[in-house]
Amino acid sequence: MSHMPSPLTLGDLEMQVLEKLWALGSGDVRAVHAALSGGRENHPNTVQSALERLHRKGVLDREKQSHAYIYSPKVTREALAARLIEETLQRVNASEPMPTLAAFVDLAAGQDPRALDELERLLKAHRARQQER
Amino acid sequence: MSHMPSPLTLGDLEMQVLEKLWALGSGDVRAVHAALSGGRENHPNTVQSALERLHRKGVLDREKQSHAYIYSPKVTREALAARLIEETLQRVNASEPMPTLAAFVDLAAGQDPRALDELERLLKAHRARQQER
DNA sequence: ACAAAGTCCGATCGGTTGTCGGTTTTTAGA
DNA sequence: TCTAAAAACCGACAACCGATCGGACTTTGT
Repeated sequence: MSHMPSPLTLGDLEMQVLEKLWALGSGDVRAVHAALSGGRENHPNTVQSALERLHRKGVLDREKQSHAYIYSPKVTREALAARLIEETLQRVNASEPMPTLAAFVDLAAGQDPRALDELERLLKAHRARQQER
Repeated sequence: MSHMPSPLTLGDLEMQVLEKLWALGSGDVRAVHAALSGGRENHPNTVQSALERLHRKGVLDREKQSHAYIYSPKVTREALAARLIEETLQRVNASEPMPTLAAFVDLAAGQDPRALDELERLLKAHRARQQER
């Protein structure tokens, strides 16, 4: 049996850093640390470690400019979420994802009834896009 | 801001144990260990630890019968998956979950085009159920 | 009552994330 | 150009969690 690609797991700080980079578009350690220090006081080096790990995990791109790396997200928020959801489904061995989606729809609808309408709208949009091809 | 309920994380062994309990319906350490030992050679105590952790995490029920605990799943596979997906969405801060769901639907549709039909069917079923109340 | 079997508790190991000290490189000013 | 300040990078360390198992305890059957 072959090994699964190791699941993408992100720590709390890593998520917050990614969050800031989604907001900024790109930035070096200094910029991210500054953006982060609104609600959190941590050492710049701590931020740098998170950036480097995110880069190793393939979530961030980086490019050396003069002496510093400029980091930028390699994935959108939605793409990351979709990937994580996919991994979750594989993890629980949901070979038929649809019953699970149905369960999720139940759950989502319980929190916000309009979610159903929204989802249906998206479904139709997707169909329309598919028709065009 | 109030604390989030700590996210439900399950290790590999824990997932395999839960898998077997979904298949068996219920069982004690011995039964689960026996079911597992098809593909894996574990110490029974290792299995017992996983069962106890799953119980602490609220995923398993247990009931003492004579001297041993009989464990049984407290959640269905679909319910667990839905909960994990919900936590994933919260984690990536998808304040608007729907674009994310759309991204996922795209992904699912890519693998199986009929998924869209199926999802739509489930949506209508959910609506009908909601009407009845 | 005793032996055998199996469960439960506690400790240990490995891996991952968050944290930061020390070194190296770059930049700016005299 | 030389020097000092500042910032980034590398490596080590601490805390936490899951997986693993040894030893004590409880129960069952003869």
